[in-house]
Amino acid sequence: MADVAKLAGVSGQTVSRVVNGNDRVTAATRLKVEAAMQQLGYRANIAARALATGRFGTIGVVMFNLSAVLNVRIVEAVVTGAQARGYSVSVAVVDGPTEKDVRAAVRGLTDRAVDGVIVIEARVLDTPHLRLPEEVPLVIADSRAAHKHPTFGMDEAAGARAAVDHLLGLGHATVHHVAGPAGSNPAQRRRAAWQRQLKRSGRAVPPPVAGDWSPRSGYDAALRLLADDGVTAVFAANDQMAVGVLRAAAELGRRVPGDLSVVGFDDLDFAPFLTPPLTTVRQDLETVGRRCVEHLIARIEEPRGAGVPQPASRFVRPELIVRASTAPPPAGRR
Amino acid sequence: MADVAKLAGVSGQTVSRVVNGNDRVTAATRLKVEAAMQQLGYRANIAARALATGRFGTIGVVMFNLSAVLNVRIVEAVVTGAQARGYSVSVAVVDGPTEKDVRAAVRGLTDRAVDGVIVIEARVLDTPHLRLPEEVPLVIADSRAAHKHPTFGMDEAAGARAAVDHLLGLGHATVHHVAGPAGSNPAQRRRAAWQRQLKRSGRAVPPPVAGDWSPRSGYDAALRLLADDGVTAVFAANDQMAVGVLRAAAELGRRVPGDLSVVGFDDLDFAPFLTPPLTTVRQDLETVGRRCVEHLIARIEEPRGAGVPQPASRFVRPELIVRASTAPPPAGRR
DNA sequence: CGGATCTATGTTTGCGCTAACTTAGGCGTG
DNA sequence: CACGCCTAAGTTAGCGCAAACATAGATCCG
Repeated sequence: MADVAKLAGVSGQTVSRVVNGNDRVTAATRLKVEAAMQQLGYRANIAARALATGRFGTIGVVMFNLSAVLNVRIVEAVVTGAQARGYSVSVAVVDGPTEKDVRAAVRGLTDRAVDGVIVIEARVLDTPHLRLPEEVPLVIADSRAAHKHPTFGMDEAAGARAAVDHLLGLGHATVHHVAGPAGSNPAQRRRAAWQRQLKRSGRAVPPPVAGDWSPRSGYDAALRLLADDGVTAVFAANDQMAVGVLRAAAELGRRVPGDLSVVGFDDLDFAPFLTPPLTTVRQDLETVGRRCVEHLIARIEEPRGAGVPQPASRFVRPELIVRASTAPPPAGRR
Repeated sequence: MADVAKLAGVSGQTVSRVVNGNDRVTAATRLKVEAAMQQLGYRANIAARALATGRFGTIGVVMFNLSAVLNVRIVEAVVTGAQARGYSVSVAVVDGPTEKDVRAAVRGLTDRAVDGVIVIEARVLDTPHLRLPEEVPLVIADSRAAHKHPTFGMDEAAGARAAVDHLLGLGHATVHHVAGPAGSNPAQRRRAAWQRQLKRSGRAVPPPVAGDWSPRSGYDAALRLLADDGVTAVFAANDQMAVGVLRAAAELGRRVPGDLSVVGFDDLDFAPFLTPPLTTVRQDLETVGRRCVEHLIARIEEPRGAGVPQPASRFVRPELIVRASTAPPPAGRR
């Protein structure tokens, strides 16, 4: 920077002003400085700036497991949004599902230099009400509001209700559920909503079978479920497990949707092209991610919290996409 | 840090030594300092450290599109590996496929404070031989070696050859190809290897139909392809498009594998549970990611390049997984 | 047992930048 | 025309840490 200043015949402070844009600098000086920067290939040292300002221009994302499609889509939206606002994104993956692990990850990130943190809380923690360091603004991407921190997510209960209502509306006596893993928040919520909706409709609540999100687990679960001839409708907690359910049905000679209706969750891109095309609940994770960053950056840049508009809604409504995998139950059943 | 030093009754430098581990400090002083740090809740300011040392403890990942399954798996391996070595990871997503865009992203990242960069080069660039800033070590995750920079990837040609050989071995006269988008490197390579292998085997090379990796595009491509009754074997450039192919076959009343054999690429987790289970080429992206980080970190910590062992192999061999979607052609055809 | 050698610690300095203050000149107003 | 006020620039002083050098005491050896 000193070199640039000398070459341009100005003080270092003026260079700094030019670099940071909007200060009061004459057009003429600005041009001189810019020419000098160009000529010398000057690039600001961000560590020095961070040291002087205490800001880093980076936001951190904490998550369990990057490869869950769900999470990635949020992360991608976060990265895109952050980049658009001039922030970079640091990603941390947490091992265990304890609050301690999450807290450590957040600390690691703040130690590391971030101005704010987004936690994608996909796992059920040992402590139900996550309490995290508050050195920097923090936003949680999750599907419930029971946090101390601002939270954005999907209204997964609404999605599960829509799935159940759709199947009951077709005339099925009840709906069986292939649940996600017990340790997963979305899984818990989808399961709870399924159960509540059945009860509310006065139907029997069959015991759910839990999988682990993988197609294989959906397959295994369905083999058990379909041992009972009376099962006519299955709601799988995600599309991947639904694939397994379809496969099991095929192997057992149950025709979908003739003998069995199947509903998934997520609307992954292959859902319309399965055999048969899958009725499922579409999730708009991009919006969730976008809202998280926007809110976070607003908080970062307006630390008092004033001027940070409350978003219209913290929970995005999913949408039921009806395809060929659902139909009325076979004649003779209800 | 000064406070810690005062409380522990030592100099700041000694605190620094304790924080950075391995220097020569008496066990007694170390304990005193650690107690003081604990008591004061001291946490090093990473910006100051970076300013003093010129190192950041961060590596950057540049990619087109985070949501491609392929890339995510690499990124996840990179993040995990980096974390294990005490580095954090900054992610940048590039818009366009020009070398300029990539270079800008790398610059942005290095401006931003990274000690090294991994570029996941999934797109075909305008300039075939990527030339990037060399301010920091840089590793490319790609499937060819034609770079100025160290490169790790899959031997995708071997995968495509295996797919073709498998189908020809079953007795198919030739193999049709649903290719990935022209702008994609892996797509190009899979297509080229498919074509070469057919030629080498003295078979006709039917014109490939290009998709865009999505199940929908595979479906569309297959509809066109299967208009010709003579098509008995299709090699799709990824599993998602293979899903679309299976769907199209079902709609057209072609039985798989009775009338038509289908091979995919990637072995995504749903592949064994499609109807029928999909023969495909398994990719070990985790190993690719791991090798990238390991090599990069070695370079970062040993800048002279000495002592950085050349990896056993820069290209991981994929594996053909044979499942029920492939069989000999219907009787009467070849 | 004295000098060389080592070890644990302290001191000084500067990494590159920006916040906060200061200065110098230009302008308008009464 | 004198005064204050505004604007564009310069000056000063750290931000918190680690590298490099300095020092004092301990250890070793012939």
